[in-house]
Amino acid sequence: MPDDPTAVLLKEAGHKLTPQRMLIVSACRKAPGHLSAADILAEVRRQFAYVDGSTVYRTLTVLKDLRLVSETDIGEGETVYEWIREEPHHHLICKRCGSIEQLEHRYFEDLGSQITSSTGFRPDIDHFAVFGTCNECQ
Amino acid sequence: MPDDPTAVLLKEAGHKLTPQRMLIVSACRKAPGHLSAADILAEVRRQFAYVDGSTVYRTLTVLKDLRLVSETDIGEGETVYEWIREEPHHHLICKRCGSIEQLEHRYFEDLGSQITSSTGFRPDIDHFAVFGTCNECQ
DNA sequence: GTTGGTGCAAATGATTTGCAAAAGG
DNA sequence: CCTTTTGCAAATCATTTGCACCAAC
Repeated sequence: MPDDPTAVLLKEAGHKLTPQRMLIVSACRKAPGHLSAADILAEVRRQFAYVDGSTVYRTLTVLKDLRLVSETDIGEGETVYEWIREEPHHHLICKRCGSIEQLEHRYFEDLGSQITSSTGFRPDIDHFAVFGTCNECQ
Repeated sequence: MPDDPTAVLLKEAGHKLTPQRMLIVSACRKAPGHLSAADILAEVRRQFAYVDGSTVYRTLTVLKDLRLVSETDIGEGETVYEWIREEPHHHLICKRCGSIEQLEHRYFEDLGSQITSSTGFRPDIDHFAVFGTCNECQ
């Protein structure tokens, strides 16, 4: 990885490029959707069995600060992480069957600007978890 | 409390009216906003010192099922409960200073129907926690 | 009497932290 | 070298659970 933009960002922020860190980055990056900390750990360990869970959490903190990954609480004590790509999107989580579908950003576009213009609050309309009941479960 | 509508609801659902339960109900009811489980426990204990935390959690589960209280995760491991009143409302939580302001329901009104009509998913647009940065902290 | 509810103590489970050793720059 | 990062083990902390006893109804 000669000039991986993620590696550059980490370096610029004064972080070191350790193998553990790069494995965690690549686990997040290659996943199509969310991963829990445990998922990430399992994936990383497939390559390198001695990585510790605390390292995953510490690295996720760094990546969140750099806005490279998002963190979402999807209920049931599940916190979930996702590599941030071009288009933000949101999640519809069925409380009955647990299924998760994605929702395009456009539904939330107006909301953010309306809130800011009338309250001054600047919301992170980035990665919402919306609970409810899916089509099949109704 | 001769015919407290809450007591009636509990009975109809096949629950018993214990003093602990009624104290928990009234703690939630009298609070102007959210309470954590610990807040509720503290308030209840001011009247009756031997109530256990597990009773609070068990009762909150019952009240949630009856849709008498809402449960919101406001981050940092804080889960917060609130008596459901007439008008639903939402919360703007500042990630910097931790302040919480309320947001009227109208901002979310369209969102729910738009999501349902295009995806079939029926969201609980009831009690949202919106993170971001408040006016002062920007 | 039954059934559900309670307190207590112990278990859980995700996340965090202290510390000494190891490694990146 | 100097500082950050790591692994390990132990600590947190909110929430849950098993169980014997009590209390509503």
